[in-house]
Amino acid sequence: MANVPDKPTLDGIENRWAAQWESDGIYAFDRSATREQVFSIDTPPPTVSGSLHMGHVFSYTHTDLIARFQRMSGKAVFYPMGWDDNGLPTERRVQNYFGVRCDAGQAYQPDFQPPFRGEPPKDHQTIAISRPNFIELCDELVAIDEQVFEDLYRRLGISVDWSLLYATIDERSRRISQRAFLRNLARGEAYSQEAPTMWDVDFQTAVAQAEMEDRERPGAYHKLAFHQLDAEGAPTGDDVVIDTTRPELLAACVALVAHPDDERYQPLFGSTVRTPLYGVDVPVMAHRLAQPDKGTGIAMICTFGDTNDVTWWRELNLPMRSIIGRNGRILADAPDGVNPEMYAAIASQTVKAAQRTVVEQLTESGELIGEIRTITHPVKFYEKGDRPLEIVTSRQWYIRNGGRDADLREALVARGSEMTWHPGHMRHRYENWVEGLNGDWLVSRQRFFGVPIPVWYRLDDRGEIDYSSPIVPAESDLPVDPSTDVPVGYTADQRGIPGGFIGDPDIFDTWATSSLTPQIAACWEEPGANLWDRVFPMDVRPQGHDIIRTWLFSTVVRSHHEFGQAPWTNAALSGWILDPDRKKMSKSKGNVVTPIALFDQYGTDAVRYWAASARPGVDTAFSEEQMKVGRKFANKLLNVTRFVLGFGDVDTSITPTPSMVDTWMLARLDAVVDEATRALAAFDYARALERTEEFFWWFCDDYVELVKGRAYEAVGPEAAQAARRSLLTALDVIQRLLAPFLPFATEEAWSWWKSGSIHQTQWPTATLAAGAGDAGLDNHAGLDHVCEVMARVRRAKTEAQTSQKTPVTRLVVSGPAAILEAVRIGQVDLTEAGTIEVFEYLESDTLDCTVQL
RNA sequence: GGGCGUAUAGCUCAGUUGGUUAGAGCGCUGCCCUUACAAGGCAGAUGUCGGGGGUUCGAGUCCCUCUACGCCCA
Repeated sequence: MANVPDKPTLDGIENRWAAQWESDGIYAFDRSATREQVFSIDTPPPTVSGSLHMGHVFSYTHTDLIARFQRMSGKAVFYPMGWDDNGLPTERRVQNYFGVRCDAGQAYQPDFQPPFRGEPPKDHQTIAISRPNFIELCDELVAIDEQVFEDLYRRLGISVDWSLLYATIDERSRRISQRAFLRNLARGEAYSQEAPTMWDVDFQTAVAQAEMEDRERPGAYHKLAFHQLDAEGAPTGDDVVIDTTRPELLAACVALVAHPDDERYQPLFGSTVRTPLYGVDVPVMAHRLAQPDKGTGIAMICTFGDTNDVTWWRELNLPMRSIIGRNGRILADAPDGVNPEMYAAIASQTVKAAQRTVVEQLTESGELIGEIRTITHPVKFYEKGDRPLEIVTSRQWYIRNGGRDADLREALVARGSEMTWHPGHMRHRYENWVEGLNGDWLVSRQRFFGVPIPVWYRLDDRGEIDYSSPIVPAESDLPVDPSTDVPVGYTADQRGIPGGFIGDPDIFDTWATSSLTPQIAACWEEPGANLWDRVFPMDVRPQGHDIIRTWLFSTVVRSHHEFGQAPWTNAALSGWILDPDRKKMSKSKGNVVTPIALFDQYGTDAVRYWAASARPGVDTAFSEEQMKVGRKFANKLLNVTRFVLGFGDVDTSITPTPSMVDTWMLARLDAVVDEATRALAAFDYARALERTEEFFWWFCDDYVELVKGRAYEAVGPEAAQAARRSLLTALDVIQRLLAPFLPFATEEAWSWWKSGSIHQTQWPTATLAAGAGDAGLDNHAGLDHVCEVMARVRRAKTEAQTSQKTPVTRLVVSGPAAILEAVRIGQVDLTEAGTIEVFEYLESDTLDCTVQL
């Protein structure tokens, strides 16, 4: 039966088996399976415009381990793959790769060729191209990037069904994304609103709360004198001094605010003060968010300097006095009531320049008090941006996420509790985020490469946009692009003219589509797909813990709105990869390692072994040492397989007398099977590997050495058959236990003696030592005593600096009767393993051996 | 400032409801070409379990506190 190569090797097995699996459809999802028979995975779609890194290998291996275990446990595994390719990262990469930038005002050029394809020279001035041309280039580059990623994942040997592949920008994704949005809209879960919005000046787009981050930046406190007024509005001659880090926003000041309990300012509450320079009269108000210990304890409220300003504006019902435009410059015209002559000095200046101008003006007028004090303080940035965010007022689309609604917030927290988190403490991250939200989810972006927001607006007789009742397409017409498609009931020539219509120019935030990966992968509401009811809600969402607040949360929001349930029953959060100095690996730190070279050097199984050794959710050091061990491990598996199979077929004509040593080993293996099964069922792949591996090394080092002589018929054919049978039994189980971890090496070894793929066989069950009775099951510790004697014999030979083949002329084993009894059971095997000529026993208190060479 | 996590051998990590003398692999040292494996095998040395305090007959494990590091949030 066995067909073992003379010289087993790991070289080249990846390509061979990957091709075989693909052609045999080993990982194809069974579309006839019912929900109870399915294990479904909401695979993270990697951003293909990013670089390949170990993080991909790391976390996808963890998921694959679970997938392979579930498949062997009899489940039809729904394991799709997807690419996340829309959004800003791709736009950026297209700009840098082709030397272009998108300008919606440009006309489409049918035969456009970009100036470069890769590496434009540094002094190249990007050229402006139309949105359709830009999107064509995005599609072109994405196709290339996707291929690179696919090669990596195929090489990694993850057991996805590649026929389920999707991309978050493909037609199905656009259709599902728009369909989901239209349903949110119909139910009132999506709405558009003119509101203060975090705005990235460089990217010219609105940014959601989840995409913001604080960065420590230098700043400076400026003390400004506001002039107190009496009840008639005449100056009293007294000043109120406020501290601000943004004096350039003075013209946008609408009020002063202090804490209601602050005794210094209580007399001023309700009074009016006049702003320096511009002479605007503003009220002094009280609000709990004012910090008495910050600066002078009284602050100016502007339109809008930071998120507190927005809160104050909303809660104190203040007017708006905007001075910053979307280009990051001061608006040309002064707001009503602001002294236009003073304002003219800053008009159209950048924020930075305006600050210098205002400081000069204040110095001149004597309204800047004391020294400017430099500080370091947190400033809000778009996570991908380089300039501080400004707050501008604009019309945007939102999806309700509990940020403005306590009932919804509680419901979403409860959804989080419906799923099991791995590791459990990650649930706190989710709850903290949901409970800390202060606004709904802003989903519109003023960008280009993404899913268009599928609505049009009517234009009234004067050409003004009517936002109150957007025109929506029929679901059967999706996907649509409102910038080119025409709504039902209109003609193309009515676009943009009074009485006609206009398309929404924006696209969805990338998370607005990514939050629908269960829907996209499982073809929600897609005719003829026949998948949805078999796989949803899914069994597990694997992902990094850094995107709990974005991807995980947004998916829960969409599922809650659409289906009234959590999208998965388990959320598995993977840890970070750290470099050997325990720093997080990242491109900016320059410490990333590319996976392909490691696959070449150590073999895929070895790299997977390293990943599989990491506890779920725990940050893990990148370690080539671990990969070397993995290589050894896989090699060992091939070699021990070769050894065991080298005895040929089991002779069924002989009924062997079972040896208790064999039974003990099988009982021990039973315990390993049991523990590995429980661990994998609970997503703890690392524990399963650890226990299996521990057994495996012990099996090779001790058990195999112990029974080798017997298997070679040193004590007769019957005893040999017993040893060979237990070796084969153990090998069969070991290979299957290791199949998820070393998919290539186990498949290789399996193929030498079995037909079919190991990845489609049954996961082992702990019944190997069944029928052995209590002596075998409860007392396999007896095997430790046998192994201890073997170790002592080996030690004696090592200490004598002689070969392990050297005969022992006389061995005296002393110890308590119970131990001696166990050793007697192993005496036959010990005699062979240690080449022992005279074997004697002596009762004593503790185990000891006298070894005469 | 708030939340979560981590700290055990030179390195990477196990250590389950508290229970004998705290383990594994790598690395290191020595020996052995042994009929599965020299990219191998056998053996050996290596610890203030981050510090301090507490509970307990008993603490790496539970509680408090401090320190360092990491991540998330403000």
